[in-house]
Amino acid sequence: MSLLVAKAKEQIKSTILNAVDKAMAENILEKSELNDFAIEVPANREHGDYAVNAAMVWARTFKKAPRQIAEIIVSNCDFTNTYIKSCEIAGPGFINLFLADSYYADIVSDTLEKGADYGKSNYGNGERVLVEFVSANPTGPMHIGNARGGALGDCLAAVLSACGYYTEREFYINDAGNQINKFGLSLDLRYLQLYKEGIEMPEDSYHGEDIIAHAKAFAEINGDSFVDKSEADRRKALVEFALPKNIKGLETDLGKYRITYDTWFKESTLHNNGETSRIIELLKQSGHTYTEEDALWFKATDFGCDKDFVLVRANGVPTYVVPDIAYHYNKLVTRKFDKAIDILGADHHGYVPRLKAALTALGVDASRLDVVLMQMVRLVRDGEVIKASKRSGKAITLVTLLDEVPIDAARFFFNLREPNSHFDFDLDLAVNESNSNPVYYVQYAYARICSILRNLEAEGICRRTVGYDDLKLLTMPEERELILHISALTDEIISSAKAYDPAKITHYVEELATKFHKFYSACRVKGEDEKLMQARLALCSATGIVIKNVLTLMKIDAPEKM
RNA sequence: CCGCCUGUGGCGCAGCUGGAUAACGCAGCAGAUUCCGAUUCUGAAGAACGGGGGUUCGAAUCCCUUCAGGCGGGCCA
Repeated sequence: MSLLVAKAKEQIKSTILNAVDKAMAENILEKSELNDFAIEVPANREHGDYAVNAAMVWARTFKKAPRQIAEIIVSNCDFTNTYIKSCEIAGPGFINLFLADSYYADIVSDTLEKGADYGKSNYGNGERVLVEFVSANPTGPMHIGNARGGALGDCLAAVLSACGYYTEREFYINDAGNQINKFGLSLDLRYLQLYKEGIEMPEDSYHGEDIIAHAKAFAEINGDSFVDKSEADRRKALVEFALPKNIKGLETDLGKYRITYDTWFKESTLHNNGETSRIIELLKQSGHTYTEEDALWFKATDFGCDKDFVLVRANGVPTYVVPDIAYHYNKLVTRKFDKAIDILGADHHGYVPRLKAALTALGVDASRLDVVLMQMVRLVRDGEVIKASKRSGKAITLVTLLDEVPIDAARFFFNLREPNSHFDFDLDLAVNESNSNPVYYVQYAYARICSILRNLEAEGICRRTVGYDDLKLLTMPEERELILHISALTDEIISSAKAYDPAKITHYVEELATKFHKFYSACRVKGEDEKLMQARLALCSATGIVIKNVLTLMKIDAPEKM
């Protein structure tokens, strides 16, 4: 937590508690066990910098009217050596507190001092977290949902790092199982089509252009030499040819999106080193499996699920859940991450309880797995939803999106809403380089700050140093609003991390830009009294630091000119 | 049928560990720049928070119910 905010709140809390203790000691109030109360920032700034609801919370305890209790508390308060300047009782019994000028001055000087580190904290205490996101099928191009997952997962990982978690990013490559078989089949047929007539693509094969391109590229190298080989050999060769290209492509495309992973984890490694079969054995040993109609079932109903599910099919092939269980076991047990976070499409929500049930059966605390479910994205152009058909292979891909929309805008837009809300991505707005685009609004505020500092520095006016006492001159409402917002950054990042919701810091930085613009139009910098001018310049610098820190966290450019 | 998610002014949304006149953007109306970047700011208008019930001194926030929409409930992934 931000030291200064925490310090102020701590002072408020102990001041109130001391006052009520004193009143109880003097028998003005009956001696009682006290519930916790809240210290919050009032929506309306006329209600002070912080408001305390203690008198209302304790109304029942003391069997007195809230305002009466508030009177007693206030008359016993001692503000000596605290940031608290004054207080008043208001409304139904709130105690509103006003903080001293030194509090505001401390915030500004603290921000300037910490610079690029301002906003960081050690809330996570080094806990090891693995964030897995995108994990798109390597059998084809990434779609628009992957674009959201990418921006979300990457920013979430950054937010976690910023508040003291040890974080790694991971991409899980489904390079085994059914979809790879389907991939092989599709490549095979496209390859054979080059040399034979009358070969149809079945309904459930991949119809995309990329498959045709792979087949052609393969044919350019190998000619028809594979036509007469066995189907199995041909498919194997085709997959071994195309899959690495696809994986490389995923890496390149995500790289353009400014996403880099610590690990690209291949599903096949779980099969090759026997982890999947070991998981099946462990699950059998747990006593929560049974055989029915030649299939091996997991008794998920033992763990509160409404249905059991199949682990190994009657034909002896494990279902997709087995490698998934093995994979998560690997994350939490083998690699000893304290926490695994998966970013998944909401269509996977039904599967989460099953996975957790299996982990529980394996003796793993399932609460160490957190799944962030993300609702689908629709693309909107000219107010119309763009329908993407998977069948024709014409779904809007991440690459086409990024061709059209600046990376900054894409990353910002996908973090504009909480993950679990349906989201329409407005292509026109994202491309719009004007006031209506929130990314530009924030970037403009930063560029404006840089411009002021740059110009006034050139004129020899801005010296980038300010006396501490001068900072106490920042008393205009717009200045105070801005400073208080700056003070909230650290907590905002923590709260974003707790909620697994990077959209909170997107909103934060938008609001910061607003408050800066308001300050800017209400308060002149240039031409003011020397001390005040330096103080305001310092406030500009501090604001710039915060905007830059947030944008950097989101891997969005903070332009000094635009 | 069951489960998860969503429902706030014309549109898009914030608030949702309960608190004082429900915040903001867009569209729209009226204004502001001799001076630090107008991609900005100010003002007016516009919603009792899907409906109903409950808990509470106090509910957009918690509980129940109901309606509407999205997604799930495969020996598909």
